[in-house]
Amino acid sequence: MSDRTLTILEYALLGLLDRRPGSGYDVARLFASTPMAHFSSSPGAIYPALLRLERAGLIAGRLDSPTGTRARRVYTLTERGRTALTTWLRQPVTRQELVRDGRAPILRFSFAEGHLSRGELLGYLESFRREVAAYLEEVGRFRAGMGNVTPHQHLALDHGIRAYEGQLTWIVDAIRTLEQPPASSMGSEGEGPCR
Amino acid sequence: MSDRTLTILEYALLGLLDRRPGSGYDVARLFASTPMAHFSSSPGAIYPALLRLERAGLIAGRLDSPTGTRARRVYTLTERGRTALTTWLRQPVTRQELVRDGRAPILRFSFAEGHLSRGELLGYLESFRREVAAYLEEVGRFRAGMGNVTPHQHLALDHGIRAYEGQLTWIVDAIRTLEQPPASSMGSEGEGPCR
DNA sequence: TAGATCATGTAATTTGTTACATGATTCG
DNA sequence: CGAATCATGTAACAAATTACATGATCTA
Repeated sequence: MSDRTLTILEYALLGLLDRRPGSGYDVARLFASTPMAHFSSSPGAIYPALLRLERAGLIAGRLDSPTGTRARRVYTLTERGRTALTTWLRQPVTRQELVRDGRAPILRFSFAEGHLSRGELLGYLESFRREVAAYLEEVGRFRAGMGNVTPHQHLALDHGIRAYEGQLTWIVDAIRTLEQPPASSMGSEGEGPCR
Repeated sequence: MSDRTLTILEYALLGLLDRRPGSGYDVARLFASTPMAHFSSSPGAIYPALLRLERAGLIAGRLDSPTGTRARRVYTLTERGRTALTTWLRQPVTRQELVRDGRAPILRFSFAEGHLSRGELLGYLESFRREVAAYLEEVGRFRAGMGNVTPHQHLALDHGIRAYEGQLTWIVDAIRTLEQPPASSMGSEGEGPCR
């Protein structure tokens, strides 16, 4: 029950545990040692979030004690958890999530493999591209309409513009990469002009 | 008293009110209508933060009621507030703030005008450049050391790399812009090869 | 005068942070 | 044996979100 929307951390946990079941400690190590470092690896954030997801019926923990080592609580997605994840993955990028804590769009992309078809993924990237382009246009208008403003302030604003332009070129590249036929699978993967 | 470090929102308020005194409503409008939109414009965030700053003695509110219009509480920085702001502005960029909520470095830059000398500002940008470059190198090593990983996962990682590369080119540009002598002020400003 | 906008706040709830606590197991 | 690492948690606190409440002033 209870269809409250999950936090970005909870979605991150869902996506990670979907790819590979693991313990809170596993996740903490991942957050501490990979480019997912913008998530806190502190136990005070992770364990309560795992408990919330378990109480919500989205993940299930089972005690795993390979003789000798200390017991770990390993979490796996439930059917409802997988549903919640794919439902989230299908949401197009919105202005709101682009501007307020822009991590969600790329987090969704990175978990999409295996859940979205190539068509869906391209549609998703298109929604991403559209939102970034629209926002850039708006900021461009803002910049043009700024009254008497110092070069310093222009420079500061340019930082944001550059950041979004960078996103845009990545998106366009990603679309191009995904649009080429996937070098027709089976057997010798890793070949082909895949970027 | 109480030297707890301020939140990023509180620093944003400090920087904004330093540039131009104003009310909570003014700030809310600014957050809602400019590229500072990653800050929440909700009254439940802004008014409590202003109260905290006032209780900490960093800003002072006075009732401003220009006959006719409704009274507004206009805040100005106190001496201690200015000190707190400039102290913060002088902090070099750290890995921690770059990775966890990367807004602080550029926020500091955008408030630095009038508080830091050109030399200090260049030093600050240099610390920014150094941190971004170091982090990029680390992510690059991570990317190179990833085992069997799908093209999709490479693509996702590239998003972050692009974002930091974008920051880096902005920083280098900004340094170059600031390094040229400031077209020697007085009188006809707005001229000169300033970018 | 009715509705929009100006303007300030509060209350309930949720979330995250920091710091602490605890105990098992491995390694030097 | 002692230190480091594995592993899971809790408690106190601070902060943000959403939603609500309130009233003044302006405009159609």
